[in-house]
Amino acid sequence: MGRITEQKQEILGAFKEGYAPTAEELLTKLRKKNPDFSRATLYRNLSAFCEDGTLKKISAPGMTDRYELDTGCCYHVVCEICGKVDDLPLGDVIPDPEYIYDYAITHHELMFYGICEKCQKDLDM
Amino acid sequence: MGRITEQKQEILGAFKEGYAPTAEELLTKLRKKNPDFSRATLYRNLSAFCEDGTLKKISAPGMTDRYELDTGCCYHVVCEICGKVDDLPLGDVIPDPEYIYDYAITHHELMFYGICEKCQKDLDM
DNA sequence: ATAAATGCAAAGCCTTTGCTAATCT
DNA sequence: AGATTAGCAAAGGCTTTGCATTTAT
Repeated sequence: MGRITEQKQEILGAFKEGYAPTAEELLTKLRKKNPDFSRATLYRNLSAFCEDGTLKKISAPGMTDRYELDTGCCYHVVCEICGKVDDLPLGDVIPDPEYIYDYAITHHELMFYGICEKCQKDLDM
Repeated sequence: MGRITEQKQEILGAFKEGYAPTAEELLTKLRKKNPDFSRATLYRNLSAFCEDGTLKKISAPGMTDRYELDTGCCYHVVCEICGKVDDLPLGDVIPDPEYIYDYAITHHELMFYGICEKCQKDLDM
């Protein structure tokens, strides 16, 4: 995936601890070491890492997007107040739970991603 | 939920046909009848309708938020190219499908929403 | 050497907010 | 009349882009 730069290494390094951060949270962290760390560089690399499968972007209504190392896990719990996100191993996925870990669960959403018929046709042309 | 205005009725009316639209798609449609329909009014009412459970906001990485009448359904298929969204009745939910309706499925995500332990404690104070 | 990545600042997209005028009860 | 809602325009949050400079290979 292109050249290995100090910035890329620092970005990935910032994921080793802690919860799925927002871009701004990452930037704050990265600028403690390197005050000139560019916001553009961060966003460009986050996008690239998401494209190559290193990171995964997590979106939910009303919250800023968050990023996590892509472990392949597609089950998550998110706090609607602070935005904290935890991965959820398959074995922990039960329908209509009241609690997961320490989260008081309010609702859930299952989303399938794909390509609709019309867009499939458009791609073939 | 407050007064019934023409604008609110027009907004809900715009949902009777078609797929979960973005705010901008709705505005275009609403302005065909009423060219002065205000963007602010649209957004304020969309938020209010989401709060009172009339509408549901759908978010996914890389796409503008979309809105649909809240049928209580929490399973969806979304086209990663054009953003088209379909509800998915419970009976149609199968693990790792190749196709759903006419969508070629690429992946899926299950998200539980709740309140984490720390935020629960903060609320109690 | 040269292609790629960075930093900076400006632009962009989507959404919210402040304020005045209009509207419902 | 009084409170709510609409419209307008400006501001805001988050992300992307253009361009000159630096850096990895």
